[in-house]
Order: sequence, then structure tokens, then C-alpha cells
Amino acid sequence: MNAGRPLEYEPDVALDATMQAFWRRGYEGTSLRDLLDATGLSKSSFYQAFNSKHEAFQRALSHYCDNVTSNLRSRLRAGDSGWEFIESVLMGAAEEVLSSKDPRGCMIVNVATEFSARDPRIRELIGDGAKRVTQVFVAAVKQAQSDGSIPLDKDPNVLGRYLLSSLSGLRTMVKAGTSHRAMTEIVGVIMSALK
Amino acid sequence: MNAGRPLEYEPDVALDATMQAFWRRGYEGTSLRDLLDATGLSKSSFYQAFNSKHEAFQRALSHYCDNVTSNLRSRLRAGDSGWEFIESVLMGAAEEVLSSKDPRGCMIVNVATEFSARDPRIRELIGDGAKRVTQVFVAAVKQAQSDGSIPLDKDPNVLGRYLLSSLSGLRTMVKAGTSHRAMTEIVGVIMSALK
DNA sequence: ATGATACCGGACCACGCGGTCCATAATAAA
DNA sequence: TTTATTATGGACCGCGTGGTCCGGTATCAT
Repeated sequence: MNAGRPLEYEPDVALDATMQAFWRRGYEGTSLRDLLDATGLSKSSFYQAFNSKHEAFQRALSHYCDNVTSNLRSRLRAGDSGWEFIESVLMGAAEEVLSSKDPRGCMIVNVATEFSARDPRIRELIGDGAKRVTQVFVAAVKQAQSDGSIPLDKDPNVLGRYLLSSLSGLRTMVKAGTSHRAMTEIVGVIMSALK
Repeated sequence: MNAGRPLEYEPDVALDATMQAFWRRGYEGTSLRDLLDATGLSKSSFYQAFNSKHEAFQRALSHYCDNVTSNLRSRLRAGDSGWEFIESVLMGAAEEVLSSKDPRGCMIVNVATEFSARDPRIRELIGDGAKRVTQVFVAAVKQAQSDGSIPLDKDPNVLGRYLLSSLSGLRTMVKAGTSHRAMTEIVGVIMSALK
């Protein structure tokens, strides 16, 4: 079994490169040419790996969601305080101003604004991704409540969604050219709503 | 003077239609065909009115900024309380969930995420638009401070930018398929940071 | 009426797009 | 070594794109 010529590329690497490309440029903005350059695959190999641009996009998007959520989860587990976790995530968005002159933002946010509701399959992925990120925030809020940094009378689910919304807003502000100073001030106000 | 055949279309109407089209679909997503259909212009007339797709887009974007800010300003002037103005603007974004199944969101936000920093001219327009909307929020905060609904020790500029960020976030949440209930809860938390 | 002016419809263009196909190369099993 | 199986590169395709151009026409000033 398992006959035939073996693959000359790493499927996961290719998927990751695809994700990077779509993340930067969006769906329409990324041409097949871009994808082939990013992955280093030939056209045939690309179409053999992913069946179409659209399917590649879907897989890239799920891959992104997996990455983000698992990354957030491990950061939450590693850090000691829920409060500090939340603050550091929000500040991370603020830092994007400094690190890069062409900020990619959050791929989920980008895709949500590009597609809005047009494509039902994409909409589904977006909703799912949003839910998963929210869950992490909810867990962080609960953790912060258990150590007393957020009052117990707050609804963690509401705050979790509020944080997701706030993070999306920050990501947009970055792209609008907001200064780092202004970003941190905004983060301060956002955090103040948790108290 | 003023010889020759007169225009068979209303330039402002054409500009507005162009704006609508770009607002819905973004830059890449709107084809020339779409623009001609939306405006009712012939290709020649379109290129005579706007010199290129790109220039049409820029004019549409400024037109949008003008509309939004003047609309917000008049609402602020008309209403009695700065606090209620802010709340109604945020709730307006929440209502979008109900009114339309394919929410267009805020064109400035959309453009910001589509282009990020790539095109410097667009970036400029985005930054300018953001600043103008922020100014309205700042004015609203000051008004709310003068009638006592927001404490005087808060920095109105910071809160203004915070509100813009929050509004952007809400707009994104709409596209992610958030329920109306959840949206209003988020608005509640956002407002609570002003107190 | 006439010439100048400016709009209009649509033919036309080069190009890049996503996608298909096939001849060739490389490997595993026999 | 042969045969079956799979990957690869690139030629090829139809189409829609943004953009140009021109012949025809409507309206102005004279």
C-alpha cells in the first residue's frame, strides 16, 4: 500500500502559508498566484491539496481559529491572573501599532467584514470562531472573579462578549492609524468597565 | 458660455449611488459593471464623471464621511442629552442585527480592514474620517459632562476614542452574527465605563 | 441654420483571474 | 524490471476585469 510518488511538500506548512496569505490580503485580495508563491506549490499540487481557492480559504480560516484559541488558552493557563491575561490580550492589539506598519489585524474580524453574511459556510465558520474566542474570555473572567479582581455580580458571559467586541474594535483602530498612546488609553477605559 | 449638451444625470445622485455600491461590497468586491448598474451611467459617462474606479472610490469614501459626521452632528444637536445620544448611536449599531440580514456595517471600518495601510491616500481618508467621528463623540461626552451624566474627571478625548473603538467593535459583532440580546448587553457594559 | 461643444452607447482591448488537463517524472509494490 | 500509482510543471482555456476610443447625437451660442 501507500504506493506512488511521495509528496514533495509538507501539507501543514502549505496550509499555514495559505493562512498567512489570506490573513494579509483577504479572500478577493489574494490571487491564486499569491497562494502559489506563498506555499511554493505548483498549480496542480495546490489543487490536489485544496480543491479550490474557496475550500483552501475555509481550511485556512479554521486553521487560524484553531491557532488563536489554542494560543489564547495556553496563555490563560500559563499566567496567574485572569485580569492580567485580559489586559495583556488587549494590550497585544495595541502593540500591533508598533510592531508592524501594515497590521494584519485579526483574520476572523477581517473575514467577517469582507464577507458579512454573503456566504453561509463562511458565516458559520466566523460564528464558530467568535464563539470559541468568547469562551476563552469567559473563562478568563471567571478566573478573575475567583481571585477577586472582577466583582462576582457581573455576568461572565456578557463580559466575555464585551471583551470580544472591544478587541475587535481595537483591531480596527489599529488599522485606522491610532497612536500607541491612544490605544493604551482606550484599553484602560475598556478594563475599567470590568470593575 | 456653458455650451454643449447638458448632463443627463445628477452628479450628486451618481456619487451617492457609487457610495452605496462600494459600501456594500468594498473596493475589490465592486466591479465596474456593479457601479454602472448602481448609477445608471454609461461607461463613458462614468469615466467622465470619475476618472477611474480608484478615484470614484475615494470620492465615495469622503462622501460617506461627510454624510455620517453631519448626520451624527445634527442628531447630537437635536437630542437633549449627550448621554442619550451616545447610547442611541451604540444601540443603532445593535439594531442593525434586526433590520438587515446582510449588514453593511460602517464603510470606514470596512475600508480600514480591507486596505489596512496599503494605499496611503486611502489611509489618509480613513484617519481623517475616524478623527471627525471621534470629534462628534468628544463633543457628546463634553455635553454629557456638562449635564452631569458623565463625571468631570474623565478625559473627553480618551472617552471619545474609546467610543469610536467600541462602535467599531459592535459593527464587527453584527457581522459575526451576534444576537440582538447580546448586542444590547454589550452596549450596557460599554456605557458603564463612562460612569 | 450652423458650427462648436460635450454627452452617450457600445465596440474593442490587453490582461489577470480561477480552473482544467496532460505529458512527464518519481516512487512503491509485484 | 515491470507495472501501477501518484506528484509535478506548465500549456491551455473561457471569462470578467478596468480602461480606451470613436461615431453618432443632443444642445448650446451665434
